[in-house]
Amino acid sequence: MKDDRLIFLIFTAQNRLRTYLNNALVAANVRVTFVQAGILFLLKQSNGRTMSDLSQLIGVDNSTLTGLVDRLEKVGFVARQASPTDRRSLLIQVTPEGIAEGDKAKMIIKKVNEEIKTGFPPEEMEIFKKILRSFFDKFNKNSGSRSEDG
Amino acid sequence: MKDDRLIFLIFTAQNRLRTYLNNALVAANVRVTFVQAGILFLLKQSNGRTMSDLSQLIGVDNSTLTGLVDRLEKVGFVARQASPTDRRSLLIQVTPEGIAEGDKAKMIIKKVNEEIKTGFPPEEMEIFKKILRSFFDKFNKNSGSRSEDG
DNA sequence: AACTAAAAGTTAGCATGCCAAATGTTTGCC
DNA sequence: GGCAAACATTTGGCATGCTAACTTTTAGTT
Repeated sequence: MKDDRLIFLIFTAQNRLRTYLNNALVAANVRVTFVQAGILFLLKQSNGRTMSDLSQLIGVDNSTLTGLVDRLEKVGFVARQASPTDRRSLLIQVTPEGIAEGDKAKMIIKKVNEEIKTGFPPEEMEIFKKILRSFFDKFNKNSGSRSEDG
Repeated sequence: MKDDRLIFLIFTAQNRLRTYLNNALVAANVRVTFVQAGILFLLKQSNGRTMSDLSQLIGVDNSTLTGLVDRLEKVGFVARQASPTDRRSLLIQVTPEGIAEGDKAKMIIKKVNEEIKTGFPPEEMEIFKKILRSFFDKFNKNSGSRSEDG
């Protein structure tokens, strides 16, 4: 009994977390979402990454990244630049405004990260993370029983 | 270091799980998604629930449920029925086809649930669930720093 | 009874996400 | 050099999810 609840638990917990986090960002007058902030962090770390690099690093489909970068570009936080070495690729450049906004977001995100941990000893958080990490092996794109019956 | 990764981990793990699960459902010719299946389960358990009841039970906003029920209704798995006692309310009725599809979905979902647990002792899974459950207190709609600076 | 507040649903607008298909470019092979 | 395969990105279609605004109905107050 109640075994079906595991997936439900994960879904619902993530929903709560996402809503809470994005509301906290809005309340702090941060103009990017959590996912957008992740892109800004990566670009601050190393500017001029390609779309493909970014989508792999944040773990979303290429097509999802297109929309994310569209929105960041529209508000002037990043810019697409043609790659000089590969005409298929675009190099995404973060702007100073983008970096500043990312820094603002980071403060909120750090705080929420701490909130998640409060009340649990480090060993338990390690177990929590370990189980989450196992999802990457168990549920990677090529495992599942995808279209094996035509 | 690496502290920002907790939220990222949760987001990405949930993305993997969701994609894997919905692909598995498609591969098994199940015509509902995981979330839709949740509605069918609840209605099988107790038919004729209201929209508000359902949205609270699956933990989504009322407006999200509207779309979910729209899609289930379009394929004939549920039907909206006027409430005899409250003209604001709708009673959602699951059809025999809806129940059958929910049962098909349940098999797949159960399997994926088991996959999540494989490799971890029950004590660790309990910790995992405990931490996820803490999100409901920590990140409930009315906590957060939502619009406190208007 | 009249007014107000609260509740049930829906709609519109936005942001993720995925997949499949399309376009353009590069690479590998002969 | 030419052709097929692979790669990078975008587009379109669909499904969640939320907030805010709106309609209708009910409940609570005076």
